[in-house]
Amino acid sequence: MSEKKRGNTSLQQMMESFEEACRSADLKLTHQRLEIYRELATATDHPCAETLHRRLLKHMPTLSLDTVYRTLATFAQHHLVKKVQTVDSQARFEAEMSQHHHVICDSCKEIMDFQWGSFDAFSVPGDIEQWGSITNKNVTIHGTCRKCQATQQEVKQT
Amino acid sequence: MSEKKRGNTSLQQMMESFEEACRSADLKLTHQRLEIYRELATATDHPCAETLHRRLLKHMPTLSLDTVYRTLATFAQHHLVKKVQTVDSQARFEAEMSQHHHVICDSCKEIMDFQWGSFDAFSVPGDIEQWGSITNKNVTIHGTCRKCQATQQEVKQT
DNA sequence: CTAAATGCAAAATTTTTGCAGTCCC
DNA sequence: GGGACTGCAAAAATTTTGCATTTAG
Repeated sequence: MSEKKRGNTSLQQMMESFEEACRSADLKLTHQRLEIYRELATATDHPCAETLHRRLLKHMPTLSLDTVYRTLATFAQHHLVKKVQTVDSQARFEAEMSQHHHVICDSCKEIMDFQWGSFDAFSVPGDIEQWGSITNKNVTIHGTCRKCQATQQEVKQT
Repeated sequence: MSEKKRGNTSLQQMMESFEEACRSADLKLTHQRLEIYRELATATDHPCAETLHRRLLKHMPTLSLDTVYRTLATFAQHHLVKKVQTVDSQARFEAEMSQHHHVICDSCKEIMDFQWGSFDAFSVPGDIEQWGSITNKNVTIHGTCRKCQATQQEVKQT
């Protein structure tokens, strides 16, 4: 559990394909873009733009928040990162582009990835196939994580 | 197709159980609350707060936008309406509380409800059951609806 | 060298809040 | 009548934009 969890893909591999993708999309490989991408690829908590900015400021004191926003938007357009669907007002992001799903703790707002191959293999209802062309289907599970269950238990006992 | 699509539940039934729910939650049945709820219950397009406000202004010229926001937040807290997960910055809402899923057209942003009983009956992966307690699981399908496919086709031909 | 990207500041958008007056129960 | 709710206005929070300067290719 001490190692960074990144599926089968190492950070180095991600950086390499990121750089490759930027080159073929004619996106310049700036210091900011590399660092923003690296930070997001390293994160496992689906951070929002502000969180990323705060983290990056430690090593890049002049990085501006609007560059983070602009850069994430550019990345998302080019399918280098994904905006995560949430019910909260702040947008959150992830660098993991392979098919996966999310569990969200409604208490602490933590978002965790998970795989669900048997769902992925499932075909959608017939009327949906009529609707148009489908690019992806994803599951979001809502609930309360163990940690928060424990905390809420404590509160009750007070 | 000319009739309002509201599953098996008629608007009147929805209004009745809404009023009932407000009473038991000690929420006062104000004119604004009733109208906001009715407007949302009637809508099939998962409107955002501003859209609802714009529609309601026609018959309630003094209704303020902040009341719409406050009211929707209150309703959501009491599980009378649901905030819909989207990747866009504006929150969207629905009054339909029964288990269902969403197809979203990435082009026109239309959100459509659909049922998927066989998915609902599916049990989640084992590691997720370990994660905590689950309150619900929902599918979001992304793609392009027929209408937008047709439009994009036209554009190509120009 | 040149177009694209960045930082700064300012604006736009979306949502929330304080407070005085109004209305439901 | 009293506390909850609303409208107004103002603020907060989040995201976007214009422009001068810098940088990658």
